[in-house]
Amino acid sequence: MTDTIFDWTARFPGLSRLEQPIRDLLLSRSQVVKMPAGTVVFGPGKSPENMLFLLDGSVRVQQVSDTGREIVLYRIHAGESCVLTTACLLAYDDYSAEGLAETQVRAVAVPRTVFDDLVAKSSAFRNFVFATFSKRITDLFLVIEEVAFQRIDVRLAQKLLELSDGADVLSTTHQKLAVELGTAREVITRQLQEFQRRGWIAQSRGTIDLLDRDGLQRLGDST
Amino acid sequence: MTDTIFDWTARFPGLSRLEQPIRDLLLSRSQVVKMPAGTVVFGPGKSPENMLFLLDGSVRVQQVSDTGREIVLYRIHAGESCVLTTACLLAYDDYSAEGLAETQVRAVAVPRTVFDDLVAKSSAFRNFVFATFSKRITDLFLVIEEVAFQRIDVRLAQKLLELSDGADVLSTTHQKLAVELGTAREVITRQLQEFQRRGWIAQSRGTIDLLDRDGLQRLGDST
DNA sequence: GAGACCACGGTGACATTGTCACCGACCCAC
DNA sequence: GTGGGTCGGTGACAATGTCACCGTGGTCTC
Repeated sequence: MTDTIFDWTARFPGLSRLEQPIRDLLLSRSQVVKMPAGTVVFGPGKSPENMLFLLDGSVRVQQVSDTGREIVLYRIHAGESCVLTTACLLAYDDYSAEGLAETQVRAVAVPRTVFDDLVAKSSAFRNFVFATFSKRITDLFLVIEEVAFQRIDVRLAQKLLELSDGADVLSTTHQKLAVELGTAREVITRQLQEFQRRGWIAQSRGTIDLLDRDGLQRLGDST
Repeated sequence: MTDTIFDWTARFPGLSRLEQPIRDLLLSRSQVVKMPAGTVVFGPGKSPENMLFLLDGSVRVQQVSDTGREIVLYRIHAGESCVLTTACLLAYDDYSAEGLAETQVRAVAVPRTVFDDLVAKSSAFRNFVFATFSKRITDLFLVIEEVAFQRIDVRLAQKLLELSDGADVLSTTHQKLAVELGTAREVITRQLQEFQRRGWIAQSRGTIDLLDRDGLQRLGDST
């Protein structure tokens, strides 16, 4: 009697249509890995050997400029995969972005040879891969549009709501918010003061209380 | 006796390693198309039916924001392919970017079904596709870094040199340069005046003469 | 506990960039 | 010519980024 392997593919909507033999191949040739928070998943000089499918936790991908400034490009959450970034690194390695585990991360690691094999054999897997790429690219287009054209107060309001994920308290620092938006800490400090003056938030060292989500939402919605 | 089909794959470095049967498939199932300058190759509501490999000319891909502002994301030149953008559109279509033929364009059109077939059958073709994706992504990362962190005068100097492509005269308008950098025309006007004051360029309606490429280069190189 | 850090946030002065309103010069079609 | 559009120039102002500096609160070591 064979062991029953945990079928994690159910957690990835795009993989639900995988043909059974392909699914078996993917399950048998991959393994679950765990990483503590803060792990550098990939970065300059650290090519990933595997493609990751996140089961729990999140990975933050950020760009670090040579002047030391940083900006968050996107995040990979549970149920999503690192296909894009990993594939990039496979093909092209003078890369200035890095991926950081924000929390403890549990993920399925698929070796690149298996990945290549799956792409060759399964039309469903190809669709998944291209859809994933596509999503990331359009996200990057949005980031560019925001950085280039959107006011900083609007972006900050959106980011506070996004990072809070429904909670009323947000544990973060002005500096971290600055990196999220690719701006300077002083700018965040000033904007948060304005939000506080309007009664939308309250601040204390390292935490922000969201008192009026609607107020933030209205600002964030303004084009 | 069969017709000899023009083997355009020689013009694409990444395709040189294609297996012969794959190459034949690609050649026989694709066709050369021509488009006049100004053609909208793809854009909101206009999904491309085919993947393009550019033989001559160039395609400019730009983002148009809902406020009417624009920024050039990247260009596809002769010898490169639209793989990324096209694949994106296949999978995901609420897309705000558009592709514009900047010159007359001659290209090879590969239907998506053929594309999928090639990806399945050829490891060399897969490498080509992922390398192309990879290049675009890292280019986009660079664009984000520049927009977020680089001074406008430095970016403009770089862009002038890039667009001139070695020539000493550049035919463009302040408005077009503004779109290249995602900024406002007035900003370009002021910066060009400063360049002129320094003796680096001379201006007349619709053209810029590059008098001192070294001066521009030095500014463009400053981090 | 005292002292030495160091992360965090606050602040004012200033530089850079973006926005707005308006203007004249040039170009082209009629 | 003349009207309308594109192109570039300009001043005033708003928004954002940069720099220098400061105080507070926490943590670590001794």
